[in-house]
Amino acid sequence: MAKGRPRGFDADEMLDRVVNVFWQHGYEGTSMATLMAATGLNKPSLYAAFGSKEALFRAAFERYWQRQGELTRKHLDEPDVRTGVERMLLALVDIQTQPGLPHGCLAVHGGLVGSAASAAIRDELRARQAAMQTMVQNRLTRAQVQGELAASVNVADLARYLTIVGQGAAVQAAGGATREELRRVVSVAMRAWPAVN
Amino acid sequence: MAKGRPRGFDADEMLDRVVNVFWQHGYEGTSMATLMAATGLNKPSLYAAFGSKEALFRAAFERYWQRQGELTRKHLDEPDVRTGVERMLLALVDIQTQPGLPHGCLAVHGGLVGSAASAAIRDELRARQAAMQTMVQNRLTRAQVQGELAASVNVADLARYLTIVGQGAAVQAAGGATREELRRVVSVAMRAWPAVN
DNA sequence: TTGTTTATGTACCGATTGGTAAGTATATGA
DNA sequence: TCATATACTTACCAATCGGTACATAAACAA
Repeated sequence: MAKGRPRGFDADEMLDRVVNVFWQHGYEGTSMATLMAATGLNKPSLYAAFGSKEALFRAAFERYWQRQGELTRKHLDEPDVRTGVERMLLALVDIQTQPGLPHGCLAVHGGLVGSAASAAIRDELRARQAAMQTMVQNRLTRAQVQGELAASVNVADLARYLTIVGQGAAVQAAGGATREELRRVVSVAMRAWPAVN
Repeated sequence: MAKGRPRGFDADEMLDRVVNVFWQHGYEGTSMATLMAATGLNKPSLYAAFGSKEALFRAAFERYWQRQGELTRKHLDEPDVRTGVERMLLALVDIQTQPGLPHGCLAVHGGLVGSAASAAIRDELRARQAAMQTMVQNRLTRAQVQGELAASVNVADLARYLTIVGQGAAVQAAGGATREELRRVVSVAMRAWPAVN
């Protein structure tokens, strides 16, 4: 057993609450006071458990990103590329419009602007989004090699387009668009899928 | 002539610099100290000329939004709807990737997240984006009445889709995507345009 | 020149920011 | 029981936040 007084809270459970606060207000829009209120913990407890506000954000984002990844990346394994991509976009929309949770995407929210002090956070979030886009592009390349996509298709452009649809949907979700509205938009967006031949 | 000591700066010129700072860092990511550095003015001068940080942002955004509107809205008057919409998206991409200016869209940057104190600003920015989307939708409806769009087309969905492409492009531009990359994405996105019949 | 009016520069305000020192409480191991 | 190690509570830190009081500078009208 561990020596010393045991902590009176579950770190992962608190991290979940922290995720939601950062998700809703962004990194710089969230103060330690807000995090204290959301977790019910005192500042020294948060610092002892996570290190700093930035480390706390990174831990929370890691948790968020892995969970979101589980719900989206799996669709890229779908045998039919087009079906897989469409399902991935629909899963993304569902994540961005979950009832009882903040709407939009934590990575998009935090990756756009902020003071110079938080530039490292923004770089990290942008890099994660870029990695996701690369994963999509790799899937498209594989499909092209296997003849499911015409050789004339620019997979980089198509991957960027699909990413843009997901990111734009996050903006709309944060602005109040509903799950149904965004799901219909996904079906509109899929009309841009290149012809088979 | 006006009584009293004349001010030693041009308010509109300073507002242009202020626009760029808010554009790059967002509303809450910008401090009065940053604005002082960017304008070369002291705090009392800024407050005397514009009232408050929030009023200064609103004045700057108004200037930004009108300028952007002039470059985009005109394309909706194009006789051919599809051509007009595509040109509008291309103009949007150009604005979001101007050399020497911040990349992305000020309205998108500020409309996503922030502390509770700046909720009014976010509501305003979201309302402006929604108004833009409504303008597009109205143009589509007009085209549908005139037979340029099939009656089966859901103009609300199509307008939301086009808005999402523009907003997603803003996210990508802020993340470092180039003008050429985004212009190619626009041409991909336009493939989702509904068939004529 | 002398008021009057407006702008500027300095120096400050209370509130909030992220972060911590120090004392106390609660567990284990001897 | 007692020492040790960890967690929690309170109170505080310097720095920065948006905003302003006050004195001085520079223009006009008289």
